[in-house]
Amino acid sequence: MEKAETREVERRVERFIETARAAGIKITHQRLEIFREVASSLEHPDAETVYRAVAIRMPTVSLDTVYRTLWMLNDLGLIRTLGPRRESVRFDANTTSHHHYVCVRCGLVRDFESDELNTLPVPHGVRSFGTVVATHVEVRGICESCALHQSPSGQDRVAQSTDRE
Amino acid sequence: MEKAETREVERRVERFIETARAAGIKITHQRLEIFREVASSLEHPDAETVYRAVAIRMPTVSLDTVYRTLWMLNDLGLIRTLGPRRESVRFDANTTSHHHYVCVRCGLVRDFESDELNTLPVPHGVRSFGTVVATHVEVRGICESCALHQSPSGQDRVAQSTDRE
DNA sequence: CTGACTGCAAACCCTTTGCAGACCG
DNA sequence: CGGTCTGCAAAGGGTTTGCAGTCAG
Repeated sequence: MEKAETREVERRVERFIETARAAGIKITHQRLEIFREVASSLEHPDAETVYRAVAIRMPTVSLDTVYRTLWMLNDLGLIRTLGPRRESVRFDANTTSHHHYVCVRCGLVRDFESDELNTLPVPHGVRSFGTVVATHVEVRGICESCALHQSPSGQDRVAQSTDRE
Repeated sequence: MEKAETREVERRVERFIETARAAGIKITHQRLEIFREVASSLEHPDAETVYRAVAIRMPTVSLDTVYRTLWMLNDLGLIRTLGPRRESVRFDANTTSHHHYVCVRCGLVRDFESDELNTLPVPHGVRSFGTVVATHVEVRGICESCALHQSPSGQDRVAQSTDRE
């Protein structure tokens, strides 16, 4: 379980406190611990993982508080999600190598091909993580349909998604 | 609801029949309809969507058959999943623009930065989908840890993931 | 003090599974 | 015909929500 730099973590906690205060949100013991946990992890943990870690120092926290806090932090823009918020598994009959255009508003996904993007120059540092088998590009934007029905700029909790192949 | 070219759909159905036959899997009415539905959609539908579409022509299919069939098709390599197989939502305190290295074996995700990758040349055709706000690269491979514990090459249903930001 | 927050438990949604009858080959 | 496959219904895992007591400010 590797950790982010202490200095960076402190910077983030500071930012959390300011942001929460500005938004009129109470800085509770639980929220502080939960945020610190996510902020100091490199693992992109899920709620359960955060819960287990926080529960060591705070045996009374509940999993649902962790969920509520994480989504609150997300809404404040202090953390992000990896993978679409709540979505079912989607299937694709195109089994050739391709990339995706994703609408961040409605979640529409369209395929496109690009030999250029199939062979991207991967930064040196990445090699330290492991072998490189393939690269996949996700282009994000607002699709035509959404641009027309110009949504009243609701915050898109839709946020982001992880997309192997 | 746009559709894939008829010719391409037929080609895929043909391939399904051959592959299934070769694998000793029965070609039932349900399976044919379910595969045809996924093969002719550009929407990357989820199980529920496939189910609703198929149910029109085949009112007795059940949702669980759709699930079973979709995973079977996935195991045969005839379709793929978009997004990690079944995973909980994961959170990330790094809110700056960055990319991901993903281990296709264990699901480990690591961040990395690259100005180069932040501004990729997006193919012309993509513009027809909508505006382009950002590009995100996901590099896939086998992480060091997995390479050591060299898994007995179990088929990774883990397959793929969609990875916004 | 007082409204925002928390813990609990029950509800929800998507997905999977056990079982007995139905059907492909 | 026999083993596979299907439909049903119920279970499962992750996540959310209603409620009453608790705590930050």
